[in-house]
Amino acid sequence: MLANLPPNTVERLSLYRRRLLNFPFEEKPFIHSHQLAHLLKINPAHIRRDLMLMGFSGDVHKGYDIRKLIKKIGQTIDCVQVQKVAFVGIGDLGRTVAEYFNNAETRLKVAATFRLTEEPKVQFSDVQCYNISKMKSIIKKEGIELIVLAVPPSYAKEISKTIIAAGVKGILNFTSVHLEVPEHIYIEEYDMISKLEKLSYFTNK
Amino acid sequence: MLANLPPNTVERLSLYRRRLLNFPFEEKPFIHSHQLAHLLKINPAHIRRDLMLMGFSGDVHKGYDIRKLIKKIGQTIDCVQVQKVAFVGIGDLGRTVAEYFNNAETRLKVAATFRLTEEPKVQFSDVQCYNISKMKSIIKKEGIELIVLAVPPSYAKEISKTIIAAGVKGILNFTSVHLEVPEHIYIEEYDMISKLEKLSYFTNK
DNA sequence: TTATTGTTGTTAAATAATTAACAAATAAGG
DNA sequence: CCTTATTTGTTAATTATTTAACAACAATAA
Repeated sequence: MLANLPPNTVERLSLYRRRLLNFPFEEKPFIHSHQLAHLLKINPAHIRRDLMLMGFSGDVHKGYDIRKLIKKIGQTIDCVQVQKVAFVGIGDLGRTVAEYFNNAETRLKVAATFRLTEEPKVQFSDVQCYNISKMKSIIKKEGIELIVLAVPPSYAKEISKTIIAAGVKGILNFTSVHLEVPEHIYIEEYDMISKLEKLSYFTNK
Repeated sequence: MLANLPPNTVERLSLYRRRLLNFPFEEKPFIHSHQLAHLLKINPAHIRRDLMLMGFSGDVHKGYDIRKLIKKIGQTIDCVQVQKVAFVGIGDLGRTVAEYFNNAETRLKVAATFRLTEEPKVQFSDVQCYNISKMKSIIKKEGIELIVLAVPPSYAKEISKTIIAAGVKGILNFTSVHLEVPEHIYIEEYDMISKLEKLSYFTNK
């Protein structure tokens, strides 16, 4: 857990790791900055710089040792303890995310999903789905620290209060509602409406 | 449709409009930069600067005429023709977005959703849900130009090919797969896994 | 042995985004 | 009529992010 990396670097490190886990490093244990850059469609300088910020070094000729790099990224961006995530109202979209976290050797685990509708059902293997009324107690019981919130706007404020009261540390907010959160809670906004309008703007120029 | 606005400005203009449509401008027809800034939790200078870039002026004392501002944002970021969006595999999360676009006086409309699973069902009022096998023909028939793609990773590549072949202009990509798209197609990436790992990193510092 | 080649690590330059600063303008209150 | 208080519009300063540039190095081939 290295401190003070730029937000964008942290996001990219996560991308590097994911791409590399999917790379046949048994056969090809090394990769060059420009190769990885090509896979991710970014600038090679980006990669070299990001890895430098982590204090990771490669071989001038062989490139980067993929296995070591994956490990280093883990040491840099993963927290020490396992950190639990819950999806609130996100439906099936969370499935892929859950599969990745719960299988890969990352420290994030999807511990629960919550639904607004009455009948709770088991959504996918391992991950229990609960009715939203149970949310507060489950968050506390399981020690869930991160929430992906994707409920309809009219519910967002009320539900976010419960989430905050339950003591989470961070929220990834998909609702278009601006939430009132205390200083110590980290919130990352994602607004699909504004992203789509942006997309529309730039496809029409 | 004003050209050459910075991407972040376009995204914020969309946010301003949405927030203002929700503001009681019948009673209070004017708003100051710092008031809107407070509602959105951003810096007032941001707002003044963004509106300046649009060429929009307010009254030194009364502030900005909300009705005119909403209209101006529309003239600036909306395309002339109605542009149609489709959700592919996104489940319920699209509902809110669809409701907003199809009710508000924006030029974006959600025209269809596609599901991987067999039985197609009508997801929400107006918006027809189809099986994915019909995708190509519906995209063409309806003239859909924008796609929100949120299928499991193993399907992403194949489906994206079909989407591109059907002639769309832009893709909002929720899958964690990097898609090969030709130059002329605008792609906006959204990767929940990297966002969550970022959230985890910054809640642990 | 000695050039040639290609890649890293790192600093510097360029670009983009955010925030600060303040002149100009004008309502309101004495 | 003058002063005070605000807020806009705009430019400048700051900060963040991306990209370029290149020295240092070592493998390879001449």
